Amino acid sequence: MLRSEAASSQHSRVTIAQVASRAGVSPTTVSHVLSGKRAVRAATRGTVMEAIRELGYRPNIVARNLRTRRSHMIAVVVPDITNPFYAVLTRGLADAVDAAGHGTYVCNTDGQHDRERKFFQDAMDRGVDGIVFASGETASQIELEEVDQQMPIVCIGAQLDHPLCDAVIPDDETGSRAAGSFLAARGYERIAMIQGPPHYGVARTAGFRSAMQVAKRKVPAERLVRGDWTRKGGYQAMKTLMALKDRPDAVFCANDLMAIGALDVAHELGLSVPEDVAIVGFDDVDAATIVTPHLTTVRNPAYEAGGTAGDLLMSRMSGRYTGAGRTVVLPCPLIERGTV
Amino acid sequence: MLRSEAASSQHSRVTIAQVASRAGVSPTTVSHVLSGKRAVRAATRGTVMEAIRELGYRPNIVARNLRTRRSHMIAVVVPDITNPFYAVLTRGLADAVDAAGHGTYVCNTDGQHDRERKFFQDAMDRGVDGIVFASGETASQIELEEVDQQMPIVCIGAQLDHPLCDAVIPDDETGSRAAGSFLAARGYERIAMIQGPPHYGVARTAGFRSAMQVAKRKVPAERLVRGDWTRKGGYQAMKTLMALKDRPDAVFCANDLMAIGALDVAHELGLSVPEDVAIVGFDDVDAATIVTPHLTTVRNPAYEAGGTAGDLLMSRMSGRYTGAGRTVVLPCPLIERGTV
DNA sequence: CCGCCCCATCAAATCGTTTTGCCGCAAGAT
DNA sequence: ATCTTGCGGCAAAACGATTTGATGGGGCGG
Repeated sequence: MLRSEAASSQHSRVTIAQVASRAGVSPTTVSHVLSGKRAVRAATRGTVMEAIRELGYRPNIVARNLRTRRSHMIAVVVPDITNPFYAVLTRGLADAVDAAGHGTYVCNTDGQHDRERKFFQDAMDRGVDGIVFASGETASQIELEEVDQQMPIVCIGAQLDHPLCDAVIPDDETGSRAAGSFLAARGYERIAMIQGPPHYGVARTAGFRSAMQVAKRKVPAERLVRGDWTRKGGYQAMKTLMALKDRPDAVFCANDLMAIGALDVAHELGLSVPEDVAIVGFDDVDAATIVTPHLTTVRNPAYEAGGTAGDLLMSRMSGRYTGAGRTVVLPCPLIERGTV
Repeated sequence: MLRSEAASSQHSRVTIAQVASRAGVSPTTVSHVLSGKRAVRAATRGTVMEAIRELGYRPNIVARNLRTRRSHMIAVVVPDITNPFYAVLTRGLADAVDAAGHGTYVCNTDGQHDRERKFFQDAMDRGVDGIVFASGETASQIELEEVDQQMPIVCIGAQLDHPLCDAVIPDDETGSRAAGSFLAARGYERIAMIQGPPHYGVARTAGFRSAMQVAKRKVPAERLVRGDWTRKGGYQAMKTLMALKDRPDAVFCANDLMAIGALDVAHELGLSVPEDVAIVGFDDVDAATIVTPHLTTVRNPAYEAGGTAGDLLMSRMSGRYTGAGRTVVLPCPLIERGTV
């Protein structure tokens, strides 16, 4: 195999200069053959390609990045890749940008502001071409430094105060409203909600409240409890709700994990779902169809969000779009299954 | 804020030369202040730090990488980040190497050999410091080029024929044997298995067979069926098994997703688990505790695998270890829950 | 035959660091 | 007084590509 012959003669990596000397041309010409930026005679191109093959030349991307100031790498900053929502989002992004030759650099922040900051800086210092920032709603709290103004950024799930920052936001409010209306339409009377932590998921709460108002359902304060997005948090919140003297007959949960926790409580108390109590979640994670009965929920389009984020990013990176920050909102359709 | 003052005076990024001139020293000195590789007088260091702060200097990592030939970035090549197992693995890796300042570059191959190849090349060209390759068992089929010999690689779940390649392999065989023995010890007689696709998961099958042999359980060919790792695949395989004239009373599934599919069938047929049929999975994904009853399964230590992969990698990257390929095998303990 | 232009190619500068060899200078040893 | 020693700092050469202005030669029109 030619490859190994070359490797044995040459320990470290082959450079463009070696290719050039082998082909009897200048490095410039080799570069032009590779990039196609200037015309090269067919015969010359042939010789160069031959040399490239023989030596097994591969361009050093780091050197290229330094010169061109593009890395063909984009960073995705998420709270936790282990969370299926962000995993799917990341995949959607990766698929969208892969075709254009962009790789993805992922950072887990665990939602901590200092880590968000750190990774933002890290990504910029590494010369990524763009950043998608999906750290939930904490986004608005990040203060971007002046130097960042150049960098294409798209923010998922929230707006970022930055002139060149695009946003893709799942329409939580409409989705939640649909969930609420649906419960009301099905005749449930004492509808409760397990919200996210304070200051989080406000759109989901807002949608729910608006639906309740339209449907003329009173929602006393004790029917609005909070969880921390986890299954356990949902479990505890549901316990509180089920202990109410005027027990709710339906519960809308701000995410699926908490809904699953709520379901745990129902099973534990021997309540049948949806007869004794209906449950609706939000996100439509895989687990939603694993629980019994399957969870009725609002779909959070993670894959699409990642994909559109990639598209927005690329339109800026290519210079195709240079205007002000765009916002694309993605619908969150209600998925009817077995828990209502 | 000092930062914005600097930015307004200077549109593009601040370089080390600018810092040097502002501090009245040479770039060399600034570099030494930053790296600590040579002594710098305290007073000088102070001036330099001051200049750095004032200008908001951040080193250009791309340039640094070019010079030092280290990127502090490691690539992780997985079939699909959306698969919780790989997501957790990736997180374990990221956590392990983050402290040392290494970022992670992730590639989804969907198990396709050409994509594995492509990303391997891509990662090397990008100058990553190491690669962890977790593309299941297809690994052995990758032929590494000569030039790759320098690159630290650790392979998860399989051995790779490469002198410097370490491996971390979950002990599938022992885990599966434990699962099989457990079923036999509980008195199940007609024990079946839903295997992975041909040539995949052979260790899991082997462990199961060995347990059956020890326990003196015959397993006729029709009790060994195959699935494609998915829930749906498990569903179909289970259908076949349950249609057998001599219906199995226990099923060991080569992974949790298929076990969940098997559980679907049991519910559908009105069979109660574990009374009518016992089910054991493999992997211990989150979903295992979401199904009812909770799935008895063998834990596949994804997070630990990622973590040790990171450690192995770093020991080589730092030059602390330079010997032949190591193999660390991780135990896969049986987790008793509700399905047996 | 001259001038012009275009095509293909090259030399050299550049990207922003790190690293190496060298050089003053002051302090301590002889 | 001279000889080491070491400290603190600088200039310049990498690292491996891309990009730009220059150049030589051939074809073509006048």
